[in-house]
Amino acid sequence: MNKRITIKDIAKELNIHHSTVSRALRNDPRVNEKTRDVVLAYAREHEYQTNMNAVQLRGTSNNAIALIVPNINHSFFADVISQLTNIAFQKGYVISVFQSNEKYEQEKEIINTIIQHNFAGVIVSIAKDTQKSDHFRLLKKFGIPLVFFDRVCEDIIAPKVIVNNYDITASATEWLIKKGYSRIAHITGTNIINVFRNRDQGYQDTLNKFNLVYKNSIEIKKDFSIEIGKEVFQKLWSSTQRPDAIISSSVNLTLGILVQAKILGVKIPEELGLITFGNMMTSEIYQPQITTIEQQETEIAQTTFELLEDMIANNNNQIIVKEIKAQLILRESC
Amino acid sequence: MNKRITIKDIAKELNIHHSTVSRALRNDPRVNEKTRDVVLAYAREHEYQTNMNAVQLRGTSNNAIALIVPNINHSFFADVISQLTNIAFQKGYVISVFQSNEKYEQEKEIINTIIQHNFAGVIVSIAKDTQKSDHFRLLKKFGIPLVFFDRVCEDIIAPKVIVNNYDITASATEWLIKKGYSRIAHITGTNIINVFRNRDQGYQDTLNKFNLVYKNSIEIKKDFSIEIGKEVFQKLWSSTQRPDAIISSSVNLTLGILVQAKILGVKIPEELGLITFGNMMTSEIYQPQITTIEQQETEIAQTTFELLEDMIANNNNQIIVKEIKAQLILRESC
DNA sequence: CTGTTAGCGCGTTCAA
DNA sequence: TTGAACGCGCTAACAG
Repeated sequence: MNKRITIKDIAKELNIHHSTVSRALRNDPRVNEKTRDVVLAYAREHEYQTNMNAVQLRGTSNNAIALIVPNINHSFFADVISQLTNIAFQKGYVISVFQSNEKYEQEKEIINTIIQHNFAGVIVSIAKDTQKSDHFRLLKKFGIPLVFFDRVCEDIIAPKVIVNNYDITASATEWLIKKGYSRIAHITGTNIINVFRNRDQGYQDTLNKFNLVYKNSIEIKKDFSIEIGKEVFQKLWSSTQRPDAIISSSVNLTLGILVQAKILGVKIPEELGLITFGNMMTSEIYQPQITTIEQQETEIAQTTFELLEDMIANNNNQIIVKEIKAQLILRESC
Repeated sequence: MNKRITIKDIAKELNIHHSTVSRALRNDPRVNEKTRDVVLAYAREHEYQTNMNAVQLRGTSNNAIALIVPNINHSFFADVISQLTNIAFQKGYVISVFQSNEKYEQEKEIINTIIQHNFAGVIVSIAKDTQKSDHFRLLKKFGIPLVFFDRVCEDIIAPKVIVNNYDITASATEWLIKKGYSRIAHITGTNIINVFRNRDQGYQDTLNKFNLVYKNSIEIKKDFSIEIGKEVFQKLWSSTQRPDAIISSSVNLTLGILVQAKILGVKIPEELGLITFGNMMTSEIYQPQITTIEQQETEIAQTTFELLEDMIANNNNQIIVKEIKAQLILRESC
């Protein structure tokens, strides 16, 4: 392991001043072509690499963006992360991914780290747990641009990219009603999060609009899992509140429902209509094929990044809220 | 947006020297208790945050670790990333995730970024495309600890965490043979990568051991996808080389196989035995339930992190290769 | 076109 | 127990 080579090392070796080296490396026009070539050749030869800590310390620039999500290994977030990472890379940015594990405390610590490392900007989808917003406010205080996507923080003024959860859930509910289902249950996440609250509102308003009396919003506070899906459906089916259709907020819950429905011999779509959020790419394998509400991960990533980039580049601080439309993909399950 | 507060600001305000502030903030014992309390109170009050760029510039320390994977939105990697992020966070490290998109060029650029930002260590699972190792060598030259997991670089001396791909594929093959299958095909990835090469070797050696003549290794060079799985199975089933069993290297391929098999009316396990790598958590829903080879993501993450941590902390440079045992989970598909 | 100087924020001497 | 001075690697302002 050799010691890291610096501009001063190069300067000393070439008998020029290190500021000249600095200029040459950054293609500053005010430097002799020959000198520049010599410097660049030497740098390449000795594998010189800029020390970004020094550059950033001077406050000149920073191309690192932080991304905070509740869970990395959740298909929706994994897709968005993947897309964002590519877009960012292509534009010369680097993305660091952080995982809050749905915990406010972790989110807070992550924010501190981000401030300490002077990231150029932050993209966040908040934890279930997060009800305070002081940590996001801190970010703003330090002048670090902030953009939310999907799960947003309501009481912070910042650009947000959201999904039309209210409308799409209303559409899904309406579709079920028109198909003749009348006892529709909604299995979803905590009402604290905008995403789930809006979905539920869309569901409830539509029931009211069509004067349906059966109303059953089941709020899952734990992590969405196949197990939970099974349990919930078991309870639901054996209760007096048995539904004839379900809208599920997560693929995992849906898989649990499917497993348990199979065990109980429940026929879909005859006895139970089913619509789920999420891409069931494998839907062809299930019988019946499941009707899904699909979110546009690529578009979400693209829009989110553009908003942040705009803030970083132009110091723009408009309070834009962009809505990305999810799509109801009709299949056999209802 | 207020300007960032520094130790000098605190010093000026409190009429003491900034070096005293620095000591107080780090709980250096050689500072008056009262002075320290005043400093800490002021710092908290004004939300002082260390500038890590300055700290790192001095070469003192760095708690940021870089992680490079081919794809973030691939369940195996997503799981490992998630685990690693948690372990790291818990131990006071921060993980930045980078995605090579299976491209050598991107991997190389990422490595440069990592060097420039002076990360404390790097964890890598290499791209399919990567056949050179100069960029990893560069990392070593800069004294940045490096650990590989799963997909490793063969001609670099570094700690590696691998899966027993040879043995487990041999076991799977043997199992199929003992179940009476004799025309076993192997659908897997490019032979360039250790993972797929070893699997194929285990497959081939076992066929030889049992003197089976049918041998059919199908090397998928594109991304594993459901579509590709469908295509491959369609070709395979309609060819003269029709197998009576398949070992698949990826869940996506397997899903494609299942879809196409259903379309063609192929009966599993009667007409076709099937074993796949990957966790099919939803296996209960498929009929029949699929026999899987499951990798221990948690153990892989844990071991990988420990190796890296050891290198960072103790400047340890032993060339350890740890093998994590995958498990064959027998179900109905063979 | 090139060199000099200063300073980003911090921690670590060495001196008092 | 505290202060003064220095330097990490780099860029920018100024001077030549």
